[in-house]
Amino acid sequence: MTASTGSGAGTRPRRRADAERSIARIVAAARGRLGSDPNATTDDIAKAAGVGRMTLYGHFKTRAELVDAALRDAVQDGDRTLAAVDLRGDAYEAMRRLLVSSWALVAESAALLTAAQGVLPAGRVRELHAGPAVRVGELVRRGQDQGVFRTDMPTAWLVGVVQHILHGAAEDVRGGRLELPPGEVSDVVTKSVLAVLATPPAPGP
Amino acid sequence: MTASTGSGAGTRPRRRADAERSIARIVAAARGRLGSDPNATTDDIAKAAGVGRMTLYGHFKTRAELVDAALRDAVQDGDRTLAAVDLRGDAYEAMRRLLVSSWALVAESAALLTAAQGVLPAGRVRELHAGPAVRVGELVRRGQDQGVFRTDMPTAWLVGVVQHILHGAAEDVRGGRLELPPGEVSDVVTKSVLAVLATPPAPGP
DNA sequence: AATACCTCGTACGTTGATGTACGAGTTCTA
DNA sequence: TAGAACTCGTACATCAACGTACGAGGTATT
Repeated sequence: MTASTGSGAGTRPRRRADAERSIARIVAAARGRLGSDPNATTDDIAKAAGVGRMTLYGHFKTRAELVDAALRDAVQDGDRTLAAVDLRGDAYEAMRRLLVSSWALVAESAALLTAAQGVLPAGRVRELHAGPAVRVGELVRRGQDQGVFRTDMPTAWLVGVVQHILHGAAEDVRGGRLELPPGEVSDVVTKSVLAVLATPPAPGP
Repeated sequence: MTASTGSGAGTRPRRRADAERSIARIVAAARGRLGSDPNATTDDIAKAAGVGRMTLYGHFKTRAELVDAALRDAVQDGDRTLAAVDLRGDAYEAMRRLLVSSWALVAESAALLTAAQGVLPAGRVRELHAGPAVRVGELVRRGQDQGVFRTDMPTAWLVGVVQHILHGAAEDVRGGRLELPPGEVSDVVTKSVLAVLATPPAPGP
């Protein structure tokens, strides 16, 4: 949800209510279809939205623009989820909470990300991810200050690893490569991520 | 390198030497181009091979067939690399050796894998990876038996995580998202992977 | 040296998706 | 309720990549 379709938010002539509704449905459909197939066509998406292809093009000049809107929407949801998680206290436990509550969303948007990477300029994708990335980065850094997360690797890399494990797991699930009860996936993902982040026990050789 | 282009190896009418050479160049070029851009066209590849597009189609009926051959070639190289690594003794150290010596190859073939996933049937990709995957899987299992690798997650998942971290790092490098001296990448990747695999210190809550 | 094999250019047919044009009908909004 | 905004079908223009056809030359092999 969360339309806010204007490229440059703010001064907008005002849109009619039904248009607003159409846009919301299209964006939702785009998230859904692109989330299960990164190559979904505009036609697929329009059909899934229960809307004519022309209506879609009435609101999004190009396919790229649509993908951008879909990703923006998904990221916004993610950011909201992150904001709702209590990140205070022990960073280790905070990270666990964060992973548990964001796994589902990340999983269903993994393919969407792939789609975006293929269509949007590289910089744009980073830009859209900036919000959540900063939040995670801050938590990681705080964990490092607390001594519970390792400091022998750059923070940026650690954040990257978190993403890679999440994204990889999502792809595995989507491709049926992972034979694991869906509920447990969240578990192993969480454990794996925390294992990377945690301060190593013995003085590493 | 390593042509062996016949789909059904063995009884083949025999090919002329120059054809063999062309094929080798084409496969090498395919690995190169697809390794830096998963969407490289047959035209790109032919040009990179210093060969006419028609010559290419003379040897590979479809683009998919070419991608298959390229991936097969890369995997074969990988398998050879793995075979050359001494996997005896402490599994932890063996894994470190394995990661160090295979990182470069994995990195340069990451995009090729992506290309293959888009074009080849899902099962085919797994089939091609079977060789190396089994080798890594065996090492992981051996580490679990030795008590140095964790046993609270399925072996298959652990193998998957190894791949995800490697692949993710490769993508980061390719996209310039990772600002790290190339030499150090191998280091952090190795450390990260080993952190996931290692037996956790305290009894996990 | 004869022959079968290989190279490779040009040109064409095909497919699949993107995006545009037009226009008639419908539904908000004021 | 008048008019602007929106929907949406059909039809078409475009484009990029794939793959095929033909045929004139080279080059390995025997």
